[in-house]
Amino acid sequence: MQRRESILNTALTLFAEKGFHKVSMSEIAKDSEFSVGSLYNFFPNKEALYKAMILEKTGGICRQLDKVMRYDCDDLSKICRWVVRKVELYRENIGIFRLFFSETMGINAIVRAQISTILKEKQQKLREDLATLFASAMEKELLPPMGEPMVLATALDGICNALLSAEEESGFQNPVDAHTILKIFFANIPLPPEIRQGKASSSPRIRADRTRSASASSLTG
Amino acid sequence: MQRRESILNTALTLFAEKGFHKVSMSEIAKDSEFSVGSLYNFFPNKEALYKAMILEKTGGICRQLDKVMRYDCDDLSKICRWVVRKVELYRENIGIFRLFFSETMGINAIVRAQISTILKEKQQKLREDLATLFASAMEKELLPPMGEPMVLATALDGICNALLSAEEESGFQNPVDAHTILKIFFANIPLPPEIRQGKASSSPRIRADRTRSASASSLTG
Amino acid sequence: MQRRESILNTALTLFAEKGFHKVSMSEIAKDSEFSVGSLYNFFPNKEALYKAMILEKTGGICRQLDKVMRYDCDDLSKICRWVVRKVELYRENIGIFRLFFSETMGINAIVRAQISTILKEKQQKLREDLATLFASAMEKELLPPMGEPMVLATALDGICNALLSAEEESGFQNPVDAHTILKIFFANIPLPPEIRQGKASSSPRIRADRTRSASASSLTG
Amino acid sequence: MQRRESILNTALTLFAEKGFHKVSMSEIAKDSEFSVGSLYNFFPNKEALYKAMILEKTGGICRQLDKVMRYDCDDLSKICRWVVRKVELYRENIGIFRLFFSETMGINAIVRAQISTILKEKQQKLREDLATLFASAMEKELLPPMGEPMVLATALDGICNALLSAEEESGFQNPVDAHTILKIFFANIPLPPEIRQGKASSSPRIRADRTRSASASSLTG
DNA sequence: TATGAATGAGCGTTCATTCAT
DNA sequence: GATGAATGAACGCTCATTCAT
Repeated sequence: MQRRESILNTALTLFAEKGFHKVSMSEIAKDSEFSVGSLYNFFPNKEALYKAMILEKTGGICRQLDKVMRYDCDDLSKICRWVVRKVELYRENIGIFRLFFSETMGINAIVRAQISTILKEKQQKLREDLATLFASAMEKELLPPMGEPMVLATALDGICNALLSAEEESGFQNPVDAHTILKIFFANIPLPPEIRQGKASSSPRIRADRTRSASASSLTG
Repeated sequence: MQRRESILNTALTLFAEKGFHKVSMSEIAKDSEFSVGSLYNFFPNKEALYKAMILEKTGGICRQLDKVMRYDCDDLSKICRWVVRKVELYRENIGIFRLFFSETMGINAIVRAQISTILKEKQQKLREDLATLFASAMEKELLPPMGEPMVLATALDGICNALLSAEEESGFQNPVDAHTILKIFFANIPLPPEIRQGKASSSPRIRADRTRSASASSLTG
Repeated sequence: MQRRESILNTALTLFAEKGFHKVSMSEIAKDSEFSVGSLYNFFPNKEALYKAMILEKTGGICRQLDKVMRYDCDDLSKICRWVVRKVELYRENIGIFRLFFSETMGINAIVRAQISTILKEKQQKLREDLATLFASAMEKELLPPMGEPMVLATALDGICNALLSAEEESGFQNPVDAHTILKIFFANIPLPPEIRQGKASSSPRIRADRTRSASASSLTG
Repeated sequence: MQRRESILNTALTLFAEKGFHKVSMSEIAKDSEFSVGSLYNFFPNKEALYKAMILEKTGGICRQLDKVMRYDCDDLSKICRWVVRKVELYRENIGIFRLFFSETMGINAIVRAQISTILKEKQQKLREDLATLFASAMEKELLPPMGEPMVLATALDGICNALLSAEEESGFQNPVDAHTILKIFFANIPLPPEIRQGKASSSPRIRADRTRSASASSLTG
């Protein structure tokens, strides 16, 4: 339903701007051009609306990141592309990322709905996938033995989040990009050439890809 | 005043558990075994109470981390000790760290109060200090040129935060320790021996120390 | 809106009985058979409700008294009719008069609201209009030179207020009427015949009237 | 007890400035340089304090006005001196007069204490005394038959109150004095010479007085 | 006796939720 | 369905009153 989607978009904007408790249902109603009553036809209560919004919006992002796992390239490249994609997604979805951070890193803002738990599980799954890439890359000796895969995945994701969310306040000389992140994380480990040259985009550019299907490279959804 | 301190501790527990808006003054009063009125003898309003609590608690932590800057050792060692100390402080202050995260990473939970801004400035200052260590260490060639110092500081701090806050859910094989973090961050860059050997503590090694023994580093915390 | 009017009437009764600070919003809600929330749909806060009530109620009274100024009769008659009308209005609006007195004669019951100031200005205007009648009547020699017009107006209004508000407790032999007031105020100054004969009503005697009859003055009040 | 008197004076100042509900016990305590507890040693509660203050202060004023009744002069002179004295007392006690007005003319600001009733009785008594002067003066033909004595007394008192309390806002050309009031009230009735010449003071200046006793003329208490 | 910190009932106000239209 | 006025529980906060010291 488009109506539902429209409400969730309005809600995202407002919640990201002010936080759950400082946004009233009538405010969401007004901004989404529905009546208060209509909101309650779509969602049984305010927390359900918030939950639906945050789960659906983060769901989209997770699915995007998940696609990287199925790229047709080696595991180290996938790790790099994962970072590239994460940076892209952050830039396109700052609002939802801020909500995501406040739910996964901070306190449970909303007691009755266990949103934080669900979001932490999503994050956990994302990182587990990334960890399997690390495990596999180390096994295939694309990477030296760097440590426990889940720890590596968490650390890499943590660098991304820290650099991206600090960007605004910290006065970095250049905007944060995937290359910067990967150079720091992998120190003097040689990266795949397309990453090293700073030409990285999140979409795979592998010969086979082109011949196989055009749809596999369209990831902007 | 001990009464005041007692209120702040109760408030910390409650706020860390539920967040600002889900804790009522009468709840704080009940848990701290004061009356509502007494709370208002110590703090002019709820936000002031929250602000006092979060600023005093984070102030203590910042001061602890700040001490590392004045240790009598080389800059790379200071960076390592900084991480060691941060891990220790996190373990001793999980509640306040969670509040800190929700204020610095998420949306402003409290619109009127400038708490988030103040906390972001604190974090910024902490990271700037760490960045000066990176700058100095790279200049003295204790570290190879790794990138922009503030970016490095943010990344290292981000790894700490990510690993520490994920620890609970992520099922790491071992608890997160400074050594793990540093090994990941510095990859195959050689670290100071006491760090490399996993004997690291956050305590300073002062000059007199050298004459005594390297291993008997006084652990004054 | 009738609902609004109904709230204001309830509020008038309660405020006139107990004063601003001794009436709670929930009391007004209960007596007016609305919920507390509904009160806040009509008025942004308690003071706004009080202000709306007192300004609208006194506004009606002032407008009534103001009409006398435009009657088609000589200035001395207007002064007399003004008193007649004031007595009538007092009897119909004792509650609002009591609130009016407590705001204009006493201390400001409500510090934040500028209600007292507004009411004092209303009273001032009313008396200034009456003063112009005195000035004009003395100039036209309908009245001997009795003194400063504004002083006379204030004195006459003061007699009205004192006699009317004391009536209940003072055990006067007869209820206070305009004739009594005017006889005292104007002592042995001859008054217009319809006043002197105690047939006075507040209604204007318009030109057409004269051709019909002096006694059959149309009582449109 | 001087302590008690000091508290009442502070209370008068504060209550006259802000009204009963906007003055807190701790404010009275601070301004009177007592502790809150001490206030409760003198008065069982806030209303009792207010009641004691207003009754004692108005009591003093009433006693002053009452003395005029026993002056050694004719009844018309007494009426005139009464007005003279009232004007003097108003000027010396504006604060208490404002409270007096708000209690006698307006709504009962304080529900539990029946202060208004008591004050109205005081006012009633004052006016009854004045009424006896009118009755007597008319009987002795010092005054023409002007009307019911209590009505006359109320009217004269009402003129005093209205002119005095309006003085501040109304921009009269001259400050209100007894002579102005009496000239208005008695219109072209001849007044005693010392009043007519504007030399009036509240103290009696009658030959017999001087010879009888000095104390009868000292009314400044 | 004097103190003033502590108390907690009660207020003004908000806003998620309902339901008559 | 769609609406938005109406509801009332629950909050932050005040301050008259108490009582341990």
